[in-house]
Amino acid sequence: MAAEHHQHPLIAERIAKIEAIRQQGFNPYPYRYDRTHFAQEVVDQFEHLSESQENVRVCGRIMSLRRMGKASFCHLEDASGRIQIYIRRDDVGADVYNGLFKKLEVGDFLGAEGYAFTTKTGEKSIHAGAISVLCKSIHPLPEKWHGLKDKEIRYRQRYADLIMNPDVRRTFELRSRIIRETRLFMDGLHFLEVETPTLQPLYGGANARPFKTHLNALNIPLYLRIADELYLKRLIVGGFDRVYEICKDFRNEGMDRTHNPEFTMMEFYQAYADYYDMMNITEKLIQTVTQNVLGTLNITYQGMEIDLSTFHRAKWFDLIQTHTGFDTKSMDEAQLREVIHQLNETALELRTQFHQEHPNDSASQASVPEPIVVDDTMDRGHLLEEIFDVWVEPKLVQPTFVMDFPVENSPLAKKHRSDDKTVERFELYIANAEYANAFSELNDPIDQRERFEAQMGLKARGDEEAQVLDEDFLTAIEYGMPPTGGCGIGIDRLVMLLTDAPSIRDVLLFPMMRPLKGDENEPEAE
RNA sequence: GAUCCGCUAGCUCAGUCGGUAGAGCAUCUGCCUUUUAAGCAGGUGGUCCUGGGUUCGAGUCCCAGGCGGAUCACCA
Repeated sequence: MAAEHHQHPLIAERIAKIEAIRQQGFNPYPYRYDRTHFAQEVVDQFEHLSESQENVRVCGRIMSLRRMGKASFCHLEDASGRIQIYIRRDDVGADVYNGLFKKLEVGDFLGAEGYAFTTKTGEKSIHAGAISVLCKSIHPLPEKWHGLKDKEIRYRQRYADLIMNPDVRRTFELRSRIIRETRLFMDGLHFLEVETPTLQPLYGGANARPFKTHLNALNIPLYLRIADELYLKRLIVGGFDRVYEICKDFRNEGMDRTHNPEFTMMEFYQAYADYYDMMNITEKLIQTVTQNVLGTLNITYQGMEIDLSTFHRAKWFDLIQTHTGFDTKSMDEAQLREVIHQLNETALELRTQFHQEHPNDSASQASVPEPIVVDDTMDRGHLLEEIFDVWVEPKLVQPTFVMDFPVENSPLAKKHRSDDKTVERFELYIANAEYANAFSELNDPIDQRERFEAQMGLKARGDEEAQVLDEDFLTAIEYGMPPTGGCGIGIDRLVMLLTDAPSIRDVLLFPMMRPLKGDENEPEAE
């Protein structure tokens, strides 16, 4: 790689300039610079600064450069913004102007000292009396006008993306604020922030395939956590009444616009609370964070107008009935397969009709239902889930708590207090996507053991995402866990919603990318 | 995993019917002391993603592969 760099003429040219700068007695990589003002501060305090004519010292990366013989303009960019610098040979000295400044270019770091003034064209600027190089860049930046557009380079070389695209910086500043506001909110409710293991001898708390690794010291296999749920509930057993954790979870599954192998979740658990309490906290949390970060509860996500001031509540089976006409609550597996058969015929009719009416549009984009593909490994819970995903989820644009899930796929949730076909669980849907998942936590140790055993049955039937029985967790529950409400919120999804980002990659600084060929340091492939 | 689209100079992009690989910016040389996509004149720069095939001749057509994006499936 290094050899290639030296070969490239643009790089070689810049390395030669470094040598020239050194020969003139300047250090192209000095140690520090005393800054008095950020670029934006100079602009904000311009009236005062130009009045007083006091010296200001700014520093940053040269983002534009216009030379006119013995005088030049450039823009310096720092974390706050940009300021234009005016540099004349007769002000900084011929040695500096010819021996140093003429060897600098866009991408280099510069310190400039001078007084505030306004140019003929009215731009607030600094008239430099002295300049110094702070870092010589040898890799050319992308073009000033069109910038860096190639998505692959933007994700792989996020530093270049951040330099060239100010919106990207703003997105990640917002991400930071969203997480900070989330912590402030939880702390305000007297939740204790805790840390639980990332490396776990058994994975649990969600339906997902894990990453497997190995601990040499104990010679045992370990898994990267897929959720913190089971550890946080152990802490409720231990007597912490309110705990939360914001951390990375890892799931060894498909990658797409909404899934990265590692992602950030917040989970929180409150003793003596149920899923209604979790709904209230979740609603208030999202509203508070949104209001504090964006200053409004009316947002636009990918063209959808969303009003976060009202969160609707609807029961899972009621939504199915509303959108399909079928009352599926009491149906068994065979009946559900028949329902799906009928729905698929309806879906095909709808799609045919849609294509006749809109010959140029894509049916899936207009959320016309797809036919559902079923297979033998699917049990009643899976079949119901399919119906929901295809027929209901695309309709859920405004914030909606979907309540009371079928019992099969919620092995950690308590049965509904007045309906034994459902569990006390909700998911929050906004803009057709899921943002939170919560239950009244199951604390009956006998029931919990049976649910785990049912999951092990699913695993035997071929469901790789079924949960595994955690004996130590059962022991904890046997000691007694008070009634508890628990909730998980996908932080990346929330950031996507509030920054109007179409892909999870746009809210992760370094999203997972396939290594380039010849670029990997090849740890042995398995 | 499936389907579709993309990959040409450091960056952003053209490239017709298969016939000598182009532009702007950047870079280099010269001029230019209030410019702002500064300007003027001249120059350098290419594994056309990779490997096969068809052809007198392939950036262009065919096959296989790589990487990315979008959509679908599964999950959050």
